[in-house]
Amino acid sequence: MSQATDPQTTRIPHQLREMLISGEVAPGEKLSEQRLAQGLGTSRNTLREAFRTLAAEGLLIHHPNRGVFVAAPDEAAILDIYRLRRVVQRGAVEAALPGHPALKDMAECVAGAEQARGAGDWRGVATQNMAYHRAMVRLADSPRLSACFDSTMAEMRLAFGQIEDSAFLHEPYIELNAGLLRAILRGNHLTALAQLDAYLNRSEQAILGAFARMRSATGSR
Amino acid sequence: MSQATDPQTTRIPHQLREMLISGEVAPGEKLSEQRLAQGLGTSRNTLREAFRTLAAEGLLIHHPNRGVFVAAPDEAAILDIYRLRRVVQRGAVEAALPGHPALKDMAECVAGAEQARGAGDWRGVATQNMAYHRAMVRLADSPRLSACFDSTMAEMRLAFGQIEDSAFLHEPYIELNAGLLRAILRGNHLTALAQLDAYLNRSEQAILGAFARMRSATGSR
DNA sequence: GCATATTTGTCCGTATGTATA
DNA sequence: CTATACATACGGACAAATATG
Repeated sequence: MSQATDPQTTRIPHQLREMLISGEVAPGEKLSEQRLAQGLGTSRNTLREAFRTLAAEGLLIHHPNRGVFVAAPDEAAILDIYRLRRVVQRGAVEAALPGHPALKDMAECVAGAEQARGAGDWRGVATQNMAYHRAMVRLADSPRLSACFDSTMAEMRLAFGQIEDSAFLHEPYIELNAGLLRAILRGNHLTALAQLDAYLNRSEQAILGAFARMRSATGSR
Repeated sequence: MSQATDPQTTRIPHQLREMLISGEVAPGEKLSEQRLAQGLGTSRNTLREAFRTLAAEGLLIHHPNRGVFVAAPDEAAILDIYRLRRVVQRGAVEAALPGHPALKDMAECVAGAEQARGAGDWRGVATQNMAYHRAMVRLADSPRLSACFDSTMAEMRLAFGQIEDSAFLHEPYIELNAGLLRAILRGNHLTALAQLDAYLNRSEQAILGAFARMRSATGSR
């Protein structure tokens, strides 16, 4: 039963968020109030409230008098997101304390990613990778910092939604993540920070490259 | 008419935000939909949309079926906010580049704070102090990081709203801020980081102390 | 514990303004 | 430029939940 009695006021935003991060609606797509409200079985007013929540999280863009659109992060957004990641994740690694529960979560994500790789499930690898880094930020023990990072990573998903999730985009990071975790567990912060930097640089470069290829293929704009 | 064409969709949240950070409504206070909508000259539906925006920013707390309340940060929130500040502001200082426009903004805030002190305007000192630190984060050149930090600082204002703004709570930081800025301008990152740490520790301690005194005076809860 | 009053949650109808074909 | 579609904004209505006595 869990939250079957949950008011739509909280259920609809949640449902919408799932649609966004699962890629059920495409980045850049316009969301019609009338149609979506009908599809979700709710009223336009309730849906508009949900729109405001998601817009404040950066997942939707609100153009006054024109409607709301699914956010479509561009190259500038990617650069910005990685600037934020460098600051936040570096801080998390430096704050890491032995025995922190998030370390176990990270280990499980590494295992989960390896298993998904074995099954050829690259989408699953990407999901585990996201979860790994969110767990890393939890090392800082700050709900607000985690909330900020989580919504940033949700935006990253929208970026991935615009490029095809091929293997090369995720495969190399499984081992990098594992090595980074080992360094943290050993308490070797210097090595961990170096590995984190290497990860962020490679990951950023790979995404920007995929973007550039996409642009040249489908045309600018 | 300036912004008479501004839709309420953007005007009402803005107006509400001003009411919150100016202390026009007290932290913890319940906001009645009916009364507030009438007071703002808008409808309940439009106001509810604004509530969602502010709630996503952390300034309002939404209790389903009970209403929305002005956020009232407690000691745990203060600890969390300072954990976030240590991570974010440290990252900003490390990213600081010579000639960055935010450095000029910081200098203006220091001057403004000194002027406000001369006028005995401690509220003004607090405002300049907030602006100084927000400018510092802009050194990182990340709109998303700045947005995260800005909403965190808005929450800080609500915390200040619960304790009296006496001089000792702001006066010592004018000189600390000035010294920190000088260290950054000299490019002496090590000193700057040490000064930042000193500032954050003293500031956190002062606020927690004020909270403890308030609790013992008015009783817990 | 119960009955009542208040408030939130949810939806509809509609009038108006804005953008786009 | 006209026309159409859609977002904006409002007020009213009722159900559901909560607070009050």
